[in-house]
Amino acid sequence: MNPLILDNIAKHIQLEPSEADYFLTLLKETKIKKNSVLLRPGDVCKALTFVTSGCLRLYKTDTDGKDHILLFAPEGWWCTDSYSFYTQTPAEYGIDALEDTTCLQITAEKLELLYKEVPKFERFFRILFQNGFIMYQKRITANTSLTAEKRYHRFKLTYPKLEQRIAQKHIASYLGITPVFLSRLRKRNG
Amino acid sequence: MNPLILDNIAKHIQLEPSEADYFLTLLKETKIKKNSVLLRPGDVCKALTFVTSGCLRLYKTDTDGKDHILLFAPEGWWCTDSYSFYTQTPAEYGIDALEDTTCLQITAEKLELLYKEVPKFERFFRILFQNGFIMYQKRITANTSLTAEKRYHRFKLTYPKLEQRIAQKHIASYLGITPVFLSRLRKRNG
DNA sequence: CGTCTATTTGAATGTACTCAAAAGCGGTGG
DNA sequence: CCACCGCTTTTGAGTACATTCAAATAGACG
Repeated sequence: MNPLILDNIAKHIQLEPSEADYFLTLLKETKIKKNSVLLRPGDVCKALTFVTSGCLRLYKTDTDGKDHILLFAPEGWWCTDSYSFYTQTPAEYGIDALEDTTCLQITAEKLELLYKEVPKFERFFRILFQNGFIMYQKRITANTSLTAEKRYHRFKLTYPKLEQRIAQKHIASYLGITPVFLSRLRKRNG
Repeated sequence: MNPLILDNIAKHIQLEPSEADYFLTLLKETKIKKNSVLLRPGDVCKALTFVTSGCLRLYKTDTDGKDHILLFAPEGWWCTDSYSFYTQTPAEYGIDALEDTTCLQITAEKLELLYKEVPKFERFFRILFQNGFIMYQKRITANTSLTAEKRYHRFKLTYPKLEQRIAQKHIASYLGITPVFLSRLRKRNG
């Protein structure tokens, strides 16, 4: 099995080999093709997902039918509709694949089991959400204090090389601008 | 002691009376006057803070010297510079009081002790950060998909009655608009 | 009561948007 | 293998939401 996920966990907590093995038994590998859907808005989000290769997007469709991307999840990233997953209520957000993607998934039930059997994982996910919280906090500041041009630069730092892998309209959706305007920005600079 | 904090914790985990008592011994009550500073940007954030009365703001100053408010923390809310607090490195954000405020504080050291003695608190703070993560996620969507007018409406729902307690320039800073434009918005409507 | 800061109002400006059309690119089938 | 179709990106022209600058008014606090 891909050790990427164990490396990811080892950044924050130390597992005994037996705990790591147990953890891996709770995961299910899923492969989805480019442009196919992992979570349809309105469905209950059944799993917490870790991407081992490819790239997912987490997005929300507004009342005008426009998408807003909250998160890209290339390899090494976690992705879920947290609210839907933890409350097992219909999702506000959607998740789908921007490339052929392989991921590891754990269901809400199995995650609760994991918390019970290996409480260290409460700590792991506490730190994971804490980091996500900090990341979003910085993004809110960026969105209100920086011009679209600087936010674009910041995107390239946050997701190195991702720019070449995905459509510009998705980058625009992440930045909170129109694809038309992103095109003009790119022309102005390099 | 104010039971507000125990009610807050009881929303997510159940404590034995002895655990609750132990928890309370780790807290220190702090009172700060309106307009005084709890965390100066550049200092290390020493404590995680729960507000029992009054109101704090968490903000960041950008390179143009403009403030951007990330969070209001009236009674019942938690507030800290998470990154600075958990890494004990200099803070990017500032925290100060918009009203005379009373709060309960726990240091990073004592919090680690608490995690060790009562591991349930890992769960509590995991859920707290998870909820904060979800809150910021929604705010990012709101900031890119709604007009300033609708974001203002949303602010009033998120923080009922707070509008009457604090200066408009702070609300504008939270919404990501200028005080001048907020004034015009208010004139147009009610 | 006087001073200092916050809010309001007016006028000109800018950043990013919409609408529209053309050009580019990618996948699919004949 | 190339031609076609649909979707993405580019480009142009006009527009809107929110800003800046400036001055007047209102409020808060010692």
